[in-house]
Amino acid sequence: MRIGELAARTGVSVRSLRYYEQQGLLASIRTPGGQRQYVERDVERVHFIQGLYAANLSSRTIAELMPCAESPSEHNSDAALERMARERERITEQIGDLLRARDTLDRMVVVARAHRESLLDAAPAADGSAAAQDSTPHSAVPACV
Amino acid sequence: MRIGELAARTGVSVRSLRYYEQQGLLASIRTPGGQRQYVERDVERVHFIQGLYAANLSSRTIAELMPCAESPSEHNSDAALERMARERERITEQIGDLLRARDTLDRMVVVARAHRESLLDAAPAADGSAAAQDSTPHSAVPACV
DNA sequence: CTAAAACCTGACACCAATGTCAGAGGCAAC
DNA sequence: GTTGCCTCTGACATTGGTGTCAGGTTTTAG
Repeated sequence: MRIGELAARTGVSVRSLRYYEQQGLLASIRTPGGQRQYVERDVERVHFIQGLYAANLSSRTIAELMPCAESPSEHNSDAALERMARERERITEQIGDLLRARDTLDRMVVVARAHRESLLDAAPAADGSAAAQDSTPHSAVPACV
Repeated sequence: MRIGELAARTGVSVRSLRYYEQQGLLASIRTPGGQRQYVERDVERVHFIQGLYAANLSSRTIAELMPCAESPSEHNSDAALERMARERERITEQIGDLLRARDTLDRMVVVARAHRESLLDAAPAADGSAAAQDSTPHSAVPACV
């Protein structure tokens, strides 16, 4: 298939596909006229690349891992194993960062809502929601920073 | 405290602190001579900013959230609440991406190790590790892509 | 008072992935 | 063969946070 179709089927821009090739992530054979020709398998390959990009692996790193993913051999697996371990650690760390940030956001939401409640408290609530037993102390909203 | 000390205490470069100010994330008062002056609380504030940066929130977004985190008011909390929800969703999605990528890496590691074992199998293992009962079929190592 | 260290502004560089444009050529349908 | 769509290369732009340098000012230590 030609590059346009691969782009359409993977949701990746034509520009990016050419870039992947330039970075050694994706190979293609050329027609006599010079146009790139892809095979079915390349669809998965692009998805694979995208999955790694989604975890902020650089194209450089992905390129280093690709040969190992494709056809493992003693030649590549050795260096690649160490890199995988390093990336795995980085990913785990980043998951921690994200969880912490999400918690922070959640705390901020609570504070903002509490503040809104304390405003609404001036006028009695009109709906039947569980506004009773609201233990939030008025004007003692904790800061998030 | 001056900017250098704040930088030292937060692990953030002086350059970045100035950038934060430019983006409206961090305020300072100036000495008559024009040098930035910070207070104790700014240390936490910088850490707060860093925590959000770690989750890939843009300075633009953080700036939008800061007033809400600092001194919640009906004026800001309304728009901010929606943005927080959006960012939270994005973060959750990215955690998913990272988990998937980590699984992919783990699978690759398994494959690479299996391959290595299949090589070592040619010569009998010299150590007493649990090399026995290795059910990995030789030369049938699955590809990761 | 003087020298060193810290700070100021402004500017330019960088990285990495992607967008975009221009000019040229390939490919398929009619 | 012609027309229209797709593709080619190469180049330049963008984004955002940060590094770095230059030339000048402030602060502090001796």
